[in-house]
Amino acid sequence: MKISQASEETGLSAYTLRYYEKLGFIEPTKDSAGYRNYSYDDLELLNWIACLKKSGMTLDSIKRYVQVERYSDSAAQVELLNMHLEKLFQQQKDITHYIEVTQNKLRTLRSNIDH
Amino acid sequence: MKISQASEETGLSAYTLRYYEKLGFIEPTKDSAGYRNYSYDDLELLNWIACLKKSGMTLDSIKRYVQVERYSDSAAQVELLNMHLEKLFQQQKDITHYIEVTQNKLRTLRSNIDH
DNA sequence: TCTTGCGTTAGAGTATGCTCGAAGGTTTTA
DNA sequence: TAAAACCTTCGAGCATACTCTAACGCAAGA
Repeated sequence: MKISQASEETGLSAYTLRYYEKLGFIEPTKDSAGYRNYSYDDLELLNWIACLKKSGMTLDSIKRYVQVERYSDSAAQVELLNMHLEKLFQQQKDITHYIEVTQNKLRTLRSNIDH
Repeated sequence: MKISQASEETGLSAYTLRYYEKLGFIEPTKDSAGYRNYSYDDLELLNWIACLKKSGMTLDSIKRYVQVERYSDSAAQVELLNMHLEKLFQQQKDITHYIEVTQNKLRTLRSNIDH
């Protein structure tokens, strides 16, 4: 599929798709006119990258991940994903804490308004 | 207290403290030599800002928050904090989802390695 | 066929949030 | 008292992650 449809399917802009290609994340084939052709594998990888991205992984780390995936180094993949998982658990803990702090702040404010 | 101590207490660099001042978040007094003097109120606000920051609030949103705090507009503060709380709950949900996705990916990888 | 629209590239520009360098004044400490 | 340590300002520089512009080629519909 062409870039505009790939953009729609992944929620990433066409600019971003080309940018990610420049970073080496994907290598869509090109048709005779030079137009990019995205495969379903490309889409799957892009969606996974978007997921890693949204959960706070930097493009630099994603690059490392994509590289080990390309070399089919499953052990290295597992290691990177475990590290990522650790970070996600930490984030979960942090957010729970921030929710508590915010709720406390809100309680204090509300009692100031009420009295 | 002087900037280096304020930096240590808040975990924000002296550069960042001056930057936040430029953005209007704080206005420490200056001594006869022109040195900044941070009060405990300043520190409290900075720690709260750091908390908002770490939970994903942009400096622009923090600015709005600081402004309504300065005008002692408690109702507006409550509204902003409620919006922030909503975002935190959404983040919590998202992260839980990302953890599941990552764990699935890990399971698939592990079974590839084992068999 | 011609217009409209989508695609291409290279490179520049933008937004956010710091981070640093230079040149100088002040304070502390040996 | 002199050197080291710390402070000041202003503006420039940097890292990340896009986002857009210009100038062009190709494609599909009226």
